[in-house]
Amino acid sequence: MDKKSYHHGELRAALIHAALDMLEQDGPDGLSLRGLARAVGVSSMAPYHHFADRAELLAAVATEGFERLQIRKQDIQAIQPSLREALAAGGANYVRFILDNPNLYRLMRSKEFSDRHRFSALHRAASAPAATLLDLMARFLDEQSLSSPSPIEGAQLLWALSHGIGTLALEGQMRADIAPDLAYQGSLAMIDGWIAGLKG
Amino acid sequence: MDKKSYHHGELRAALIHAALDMLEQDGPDGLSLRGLARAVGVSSMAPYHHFADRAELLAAVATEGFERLQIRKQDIQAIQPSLREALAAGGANYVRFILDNPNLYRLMRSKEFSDRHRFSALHRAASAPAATLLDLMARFLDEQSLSSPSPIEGAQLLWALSHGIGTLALEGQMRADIAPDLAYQGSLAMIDGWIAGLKG
DNA sequence: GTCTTAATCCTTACGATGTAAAGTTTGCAA
DNA sequence: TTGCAAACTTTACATCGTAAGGATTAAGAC
Repeated sequence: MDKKSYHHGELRAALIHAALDMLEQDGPDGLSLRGLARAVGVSSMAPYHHFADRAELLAAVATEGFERLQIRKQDIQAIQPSLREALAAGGANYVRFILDNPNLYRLMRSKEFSDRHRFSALHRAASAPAATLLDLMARFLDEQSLSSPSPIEGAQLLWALSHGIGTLALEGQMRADIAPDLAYQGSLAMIDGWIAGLKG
Repeated sequence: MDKKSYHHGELRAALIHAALDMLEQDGPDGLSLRGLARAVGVSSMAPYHHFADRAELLAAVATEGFERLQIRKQDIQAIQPSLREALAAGGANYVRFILDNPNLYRLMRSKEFSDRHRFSALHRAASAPAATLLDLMARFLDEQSLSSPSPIEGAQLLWALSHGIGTLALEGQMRADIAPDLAYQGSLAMIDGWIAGLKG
């Protein structure tokens, strides 16, 4: 932690931390490698000893984001009384996460990390929340003896709904204060549509 | 159209056109003012006589995108047998538009145009598809005598669902080939959830 | 304790970008 | 014809990502 030493010692972590701060403060365009280095008090080229390039640093930040999301997801889900409500609450929570971390979420879903080989740590972190949702969905469908939708389809639909609400709210296309509730209600409507639809 | 003249004559339109091409070809990061100027055969600073800055040019491109979307929306919607199916078909069509114009859609929804004063033309163009959907939704709710959800809420939910499916498909989180159908099925599920839910 | 080595960090340099400032060319109106 | 405004160019600067090579230091071997 002594700031005077030639070797920073915690540069990698410090950069990720500074990036998280700078991301939500100045937006994604305000985030530059040079700016980060400046903020941490290190030369422009120092970050390159910990990250091959800008994308790799951003991927590390995004990975951190997925880990935070997963923690929140698990915390919330455990409390719900029923699987139906757990699914809807998961959606609302997802929207809340998006609204709490606008630029981080945008980064997490950025297309520039699509290379699964290069950013394997990111993709591993990203798959955890997806797997949690898929599991919950499968248990719900089983409980309700529904043969349609498939677990994957159902999970994708609920996910897409919350993702859509969250990102639209982020862009000011939707009132942010009611967005989580909208996700809750919308999820319930879709779930009830599945329950009702198949009876006939 | 004579390329040698000092005055291009159609620079503004030519830039927007070139930007649309370059956008889907090289991605949003490959799109630079200088690159555009080069492609059109004009100096780096020429674009600044038609657009105050980069954002203004991009806003014009995005506006063009909303106009194209609106045209497609109207074409599709007229054919549907019922309001219920028109809503679902609208969702599938929206997803198809996203998949057909990935980078254009990303641009259209880019946060950098949130200033409603500066980009009023954009916001006007963007509100047309939204109004069309809202109208359809209101007619449907009226037809079904549903007091909940409200037209706005219902429209936002269907919109968010398709937006979510489309953007997730864009990012490779979802199979693009079945995404439009997923939007169709998901929309129907939600709609049926509204119809069924309120009866009880 | 000294030497070696590898990790960490710095300096310098290049090409690309957005855009500010000021000059040049051209079409059009008086 | 003259004059002016619009369209376009040239030049210049700050900032960015990053390539190449040099300086500093921590850690282990002897």
